[in-house]
Amino acid sequence: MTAKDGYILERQAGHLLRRAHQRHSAIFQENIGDVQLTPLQFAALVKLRDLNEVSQNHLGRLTAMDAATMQGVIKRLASRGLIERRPDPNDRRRLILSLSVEGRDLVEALVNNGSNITAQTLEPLSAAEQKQFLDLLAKLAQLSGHGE
Amino acid sequence: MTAKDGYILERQAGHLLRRAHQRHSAIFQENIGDVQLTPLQFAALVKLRDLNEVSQNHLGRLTAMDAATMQGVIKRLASRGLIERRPDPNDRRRLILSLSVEGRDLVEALVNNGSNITAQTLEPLSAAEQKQFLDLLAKLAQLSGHGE
DNA sequence: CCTAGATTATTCGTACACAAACAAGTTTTT
DNA sequence: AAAAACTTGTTTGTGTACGAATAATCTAGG
Repeated sequence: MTAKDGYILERQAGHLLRRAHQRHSAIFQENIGDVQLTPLQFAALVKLRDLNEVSQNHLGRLTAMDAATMQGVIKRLASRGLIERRPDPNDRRRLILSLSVEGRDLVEALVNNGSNITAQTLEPLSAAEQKQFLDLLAKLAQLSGHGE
Repeated sequence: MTAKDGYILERQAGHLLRRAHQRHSAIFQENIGDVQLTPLQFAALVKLRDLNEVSQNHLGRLTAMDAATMQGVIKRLASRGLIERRPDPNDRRRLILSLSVEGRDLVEALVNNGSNITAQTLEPLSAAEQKQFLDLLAKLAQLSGHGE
């Protein structure tokens, strides 16, 4: 209608990404289980399960958290006894992280919830659309190149 | 390969949404201009330009920020003189927000940057893919129903 | 009219998110 | 081996994000 229509908030990729992410976070929180776990905490636990042992910074790169954020996430997980930390004998700057027994049990118990959360997040789309969307989203997040 | 492949972080919608949003935020920050403005601050300014006057909570709903978040965003914008706040004479709970002259000038000067940011965010996709993606994303964010 | 219920804005507490600066340790260069 | 450059983890500071609690106000039902 007017010149204002040149920039419409609701059509900007950033705004839509933010809202979609918001909706996902709400779904995550409702469905992850009784244990209070945030998406980032769960991501860290899952990656640790896959790799057994990694340094803190390395885990941060794998889960797309910067060093400062990772520090807080790990501190909270460790204080709950889900993660163990020990110094790397080969590099005294490094902290080697691994799951505790409780942490491992928790991840195994919760991966199904994780899959449900993804399914619920994508539920507004048909099966074909879901595949399309995830492909495009991966391109947009630029995860095509460096396998992370 | 192993049972671990049942849940792969990199294939979860939430993780991809988070990373895409991260990438967008970085693009935003680099391209919004010399003035330090965050995506939320810009969103609030743009909506205020479109509407002239709204209450704080209402603006929050339009930009998808909860009341507590909105409060902080508005406080920072007001302290920079970009927004004016006055009580609503018809409802003494409400704060009516509007752009100051500087705020209005700033928005007009920056909307082009906003469009560039969206373009750059979508740049990994072809034109057809961009349209597809935005349609699917809008569905996913569930903005189809209530025109927000 | 008047009380029960809703709405508005604020505050508090927890958890990302990331830039910047730092100390300690490691690697690379010369 | 000493200097320069980089990496790891921590801290600080600012800005989202949102649940929960609160005070002030408004609205609806009885």
